[in-house]
Amino acid sequence: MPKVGMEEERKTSIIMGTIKAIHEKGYSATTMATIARNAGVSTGLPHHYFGSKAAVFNATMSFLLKDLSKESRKRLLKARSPKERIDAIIHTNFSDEQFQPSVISAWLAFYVLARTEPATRRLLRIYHRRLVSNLTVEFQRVTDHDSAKAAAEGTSAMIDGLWLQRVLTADNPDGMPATQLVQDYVQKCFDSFDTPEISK
Amino acid sequence: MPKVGMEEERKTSIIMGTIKAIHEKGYSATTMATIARNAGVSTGLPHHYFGSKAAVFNATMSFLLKDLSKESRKRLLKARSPKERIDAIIHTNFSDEQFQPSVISAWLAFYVLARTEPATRRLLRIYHRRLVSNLTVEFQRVTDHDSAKAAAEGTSAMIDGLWLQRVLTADNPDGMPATQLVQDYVQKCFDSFDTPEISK
Amino acid sequence: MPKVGMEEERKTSIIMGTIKAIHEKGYSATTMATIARNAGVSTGLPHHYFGSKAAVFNATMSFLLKDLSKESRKRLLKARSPKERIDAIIHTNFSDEQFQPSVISAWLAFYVLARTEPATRRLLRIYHRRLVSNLTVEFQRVTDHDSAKAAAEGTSAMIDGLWLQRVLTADNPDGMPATQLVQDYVQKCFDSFDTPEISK
Amino acid sequence: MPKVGMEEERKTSIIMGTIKAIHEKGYSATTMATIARNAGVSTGLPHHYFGSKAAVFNATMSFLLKDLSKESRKRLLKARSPKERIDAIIHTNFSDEQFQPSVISAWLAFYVLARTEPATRRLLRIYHRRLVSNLTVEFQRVTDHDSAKAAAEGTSAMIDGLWLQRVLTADNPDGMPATQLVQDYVQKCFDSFDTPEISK
DNA sequence: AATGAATGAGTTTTCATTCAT
DNA sequence: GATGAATGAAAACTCATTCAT
Repeated sequence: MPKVGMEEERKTSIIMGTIKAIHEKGYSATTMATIARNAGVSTGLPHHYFGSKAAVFNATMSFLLKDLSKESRKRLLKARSPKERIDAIIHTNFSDEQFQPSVISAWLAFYVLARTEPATRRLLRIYHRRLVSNLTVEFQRVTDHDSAKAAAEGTSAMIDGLWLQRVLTADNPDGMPATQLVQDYVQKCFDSFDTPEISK
Repeated sequence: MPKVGMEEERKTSIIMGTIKAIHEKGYSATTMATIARNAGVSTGLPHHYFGSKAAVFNATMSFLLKDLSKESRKRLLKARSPKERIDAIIHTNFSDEQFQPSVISAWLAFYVLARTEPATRRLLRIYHRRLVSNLTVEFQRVTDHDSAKAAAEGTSAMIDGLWLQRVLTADNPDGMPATQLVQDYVQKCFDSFDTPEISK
Repeated sequence: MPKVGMEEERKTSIIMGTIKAIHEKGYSATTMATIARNAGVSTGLPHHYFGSKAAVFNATMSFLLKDLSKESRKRLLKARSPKERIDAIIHTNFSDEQFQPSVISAWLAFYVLARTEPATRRLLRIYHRRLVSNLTVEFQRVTDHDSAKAAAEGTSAMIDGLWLQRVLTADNPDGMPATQLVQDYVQKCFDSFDTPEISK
Repeated sequence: MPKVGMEEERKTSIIMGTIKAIHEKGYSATTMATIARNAGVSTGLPHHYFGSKAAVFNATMSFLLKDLSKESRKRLLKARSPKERIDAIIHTNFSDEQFQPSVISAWLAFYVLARTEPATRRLLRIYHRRLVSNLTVEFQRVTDHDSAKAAAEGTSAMIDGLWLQRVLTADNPDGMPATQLVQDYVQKCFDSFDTPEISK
């Protein structure tokens, strides 16, 4: 029952099916058949469109990265100060859209995949470098380059760590909200920029 | 505490073979045959000793957790103040022993596995809770419970995030040293405990 | 005798596409999609016209057989003696038209197919019997039936053998020209008809 | 139910299973499962031993080539004159062992495969060159090099052609025996060496 | 009539697990 | 105990065939 002009929609269904499968079965138990079933298409279609299982995963990661960038860009448009822009980046990472179990599962799987798949590694590195660089730019408006870079790296590390922990604490509601934890850190950084450094 | 004997030595070889395999091939490409080859034993032996592939992975994770605990305990013995004890915990996580590519690969793989394997999830949660709780105890000596808890969660998140990023930046030596980044954060927390809070 | 029209042209394209595909990919790697691509038509068309993959191959073989017959008939028209007629048959089989790599690949594939496909087998047998019978008729003009039959079978075997070897020696130009080898054999047969048989 | 030291026997079973499968189903309908079933082993074993389907076919062809060489060498030992040695070669090719349907099917399949598989092509070329060279050596004892080479090429072509035709005529007993046809040709060649050449 | 997207049965290949030795 | 050959179920992938457009 073929329909023309459905290609993009089908591809998106397959990507969604992949995210769902990674979440429910785990990355290494995710089969092309599961992906197809989740997407409501035939077994052969993911292959037909993407060529291989690896390509399906790559497309899925690209999709998530694009999604994240899109949301980030949207939020940054409304931000007026360095502080607000950093806040926008933080909120993007913890928005309901991004900080949900299935998306986290997929991201984590891709970090693991990055260890052995150069293509995945490359994409994630680009993303990570851009995140740190965006944060550095904002911090640099109120301090020197080195302090800004350190703050940016700390912020990005904390964001990533909270994502990682979410795997274990998805159902544990008595933890400090992730956003607030990172915002506190950022505030501390801003405070320290103003203060003559004594420590260290 | 291992019984001395051939059996324990063999089991340890198999665990080491598993870590090596996860690092080199990636978790989902790790086969029993690869593990056995890495360990220098016959194909059937991992199964013979552990009963199943899942059990081999569980044993490997337990091994890594025990290793980390052992090192942590050793370092804590020499620490004399809260600050020193927190430092000991941080240094344990970034010691040459722990913060090496193959160990990181394995840990990360287990985080992914935790999403779908209750046994893995349980072990990692226990470890994570103990880490946060240990940190909280130390922070609490100089501030109230809530601030201590937040600082502990932030510290643990930053440690985890730096581990995660290491997957992408193993060969990127111009980043801020992980230890210093976390120590800076801890210092900022200590500073903020002394200061009447104005921000936020 | 083709009806003129779009349909016949398309069918011929598909047959040409099949020959090309067999030559380039090998018989068992020839897919309907490759055939269609070679023919410059849509994936569904070969099926639409011929009904099945097997039917495409059958049509291709019929085409090659007809082509060979047509060329043979044309050359025989100009031949005036038994010797010339045998020569005409030989030259047909080694003409540039027939003795080219892609045609040889296809013929060979059909011989293999003949082992298991009764329809292919039947067609090839008819062709082979007619070749031997045509040769026998000519030889019989100068000798008895048995000697003629033997000479005809020898000639046809040598032609087939040279075709088969061409698969291995397409790029090996220092071999004896195929035509001459067969003509020598035919000459030897003619010579032996004249001589009182002593040998054997 | 593993048994040690069975490797060679198992490999031979698999090769026999391959020959049987090619004969019964045809080359392109030969599946690893059919081969395994024919050999009386599990589906996975052909892979376990040979690594891929292509490797199974290569091993099968090597086996057939070795078999032919072995028989040829055995027969050549007993031959005392050039004529006898040529006869030995001819009889090897048409012995009951070699000239049987399943072996012919396999050989033919390999000629087809040779068009696209360089490894197969190389093996067949070596075999073919050796055959021609062996025949040339014998003919050269009674004539000049060029005539000897032509006779050798003619002989080998006729042998190959009779093999090819056998595909169509396996059940057709009223044809001239293959051996006699080739022997006649060889005799004619010998005769022509003695006679001052007039023809051509 | 012609297209080419979609299907799903069938194939190769992988690998945890078993078990005779 | 230890081995590693053998199994066979399950996976990735292919492709003839179908059919809405």
